Amino acid sequence: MSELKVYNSYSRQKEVFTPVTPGHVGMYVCGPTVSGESHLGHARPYITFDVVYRYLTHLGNKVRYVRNITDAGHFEEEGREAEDKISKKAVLEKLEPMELVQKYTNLFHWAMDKFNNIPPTIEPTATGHIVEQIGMIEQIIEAGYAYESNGSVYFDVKKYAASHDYGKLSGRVIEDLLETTRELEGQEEKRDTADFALWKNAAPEHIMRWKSPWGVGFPGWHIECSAMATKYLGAQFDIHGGGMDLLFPHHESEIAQSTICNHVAPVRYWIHNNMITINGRKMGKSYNNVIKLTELFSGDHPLLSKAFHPMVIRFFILQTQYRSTLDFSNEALQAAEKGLKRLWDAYEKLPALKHEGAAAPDAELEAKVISLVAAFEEDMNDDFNTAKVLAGMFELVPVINSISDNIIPVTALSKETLALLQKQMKTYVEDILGLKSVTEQDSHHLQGVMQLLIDIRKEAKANKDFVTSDKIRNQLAALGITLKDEKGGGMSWTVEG
RNA sequence: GGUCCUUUGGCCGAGUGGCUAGGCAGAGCUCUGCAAAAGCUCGUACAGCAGUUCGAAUCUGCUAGGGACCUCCA
Repeated sequence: MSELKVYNSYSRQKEVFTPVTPGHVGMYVCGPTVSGESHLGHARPYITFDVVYRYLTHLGNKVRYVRNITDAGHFEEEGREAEDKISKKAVLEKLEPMELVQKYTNLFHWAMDKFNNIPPTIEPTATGHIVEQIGMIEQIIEAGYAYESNGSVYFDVKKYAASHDYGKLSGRVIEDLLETTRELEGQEEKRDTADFALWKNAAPEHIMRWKSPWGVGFPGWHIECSAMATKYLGAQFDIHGGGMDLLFPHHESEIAQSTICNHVAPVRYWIHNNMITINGRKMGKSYNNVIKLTELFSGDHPLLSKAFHPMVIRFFILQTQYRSTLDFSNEALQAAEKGLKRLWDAYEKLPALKHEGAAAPDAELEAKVISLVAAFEEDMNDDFNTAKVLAGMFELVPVINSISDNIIPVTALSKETLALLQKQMKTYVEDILGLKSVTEQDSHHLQGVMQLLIDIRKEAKANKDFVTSDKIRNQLAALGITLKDEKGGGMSWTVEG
């Protein structure tokens, strides 16, 4: 049995994963900013870390999974307009800020549920932790690493960098950062352009505002994660995850803030997922190339030929290692859809396979199945390589189909190996990869009706009454129900999802 | 401009220096009343150039293309 290795963005190499407290894992993942609808790009981290969460749990850990909701609103373009993202939208849509936040939070939860993502164990909101954030800022000021300026508070990057490794996570050189000449409004409040805001003075038109020792304002972007992670996971915790685009400045700044407050590096393993691209370019609002999740599920988008089931998206994402970019196209999604169907069809045949006792094992097949099944864990342990796990499953698909169709007798496998195959497939397909059926659970009534039709068709076929048998199959097809004759004389059916 | 990453067959994508990735699409065959599935077989891909090595998609250098971050960003 191998050990779990994860790629740590901080050290830029794979490291054996050892939690601070054996048997317990603290994991923090940067959650959504609920000022708008989630798009395909947002789906990747939440599915990626859902699998991480599931796998760590599978390994026997008790995982505290914290994923925040950013509902406090940040700058659209910092300094330039000084507009609070959420409050601006609120005016446009004539909604209370919190009403807007609620709407998009609900929508986010709905999408997460569709993806079969397990909810985090704690989902704290930024607005619910203003007190903690203010407390942390006060600590940083006390320690001498932040200064007040015009009702705002900034982190003193230059001073921090003199004794700490600012820039290590994101591969940034501090001298370059300090030399940046970028001219932004509001910069004159800072001592250095590299300094970042811990607290911002709120202009009168800001709807979201809180009292603080420095006046009325709102927290800077980075402090919420530091405050909430510290509160729920402690000064030092195991995993911090998020998209690669958050490396700088977000996570770099988090390290600085937390280190000053807690006197210890906050995170042991930084895990970052890569981007989803579209025509080779990152999907993002600024590129105007986003496909919202609702559009994906409905097919209502110029780039989409049809609606795609959330499970297809999940499968599509898991077919790629999380640290690679994943290029989106309608064609790629269609391929994923067909692939998932092939995998799932075989998977569903598995429970019905029964071993009839007397074994005539095929040593070669036996060994193949055992090694393929064992590889699931090896591959997951190698930095959560779900792409390889799925490839291995696809190698098992012909074996499962052949046994099911009696091309290979079930006795070619030993009873134990068949049981192992059934058990491990279920564990990895459902519990770890979190896949589930694309079709709705059918009612007992429908199942009864279908059984009746199948019986009639079987009789017709036995009597060579192909008019009747074809009529049943064709009319069902018109209703979106596919009826298939199987090798052993049985019939199976699927409803078009 | 700075820093870093990347370039695999028609498409998507794994790849630990030597052994078939896998999926989709395509071709042929088998099974089948027909259909759909399913099974079997097939394409011998690693941006280019040079180097290291007995041997490189995998290591090094150069060239070219693409991308990310440096600003809100998953």
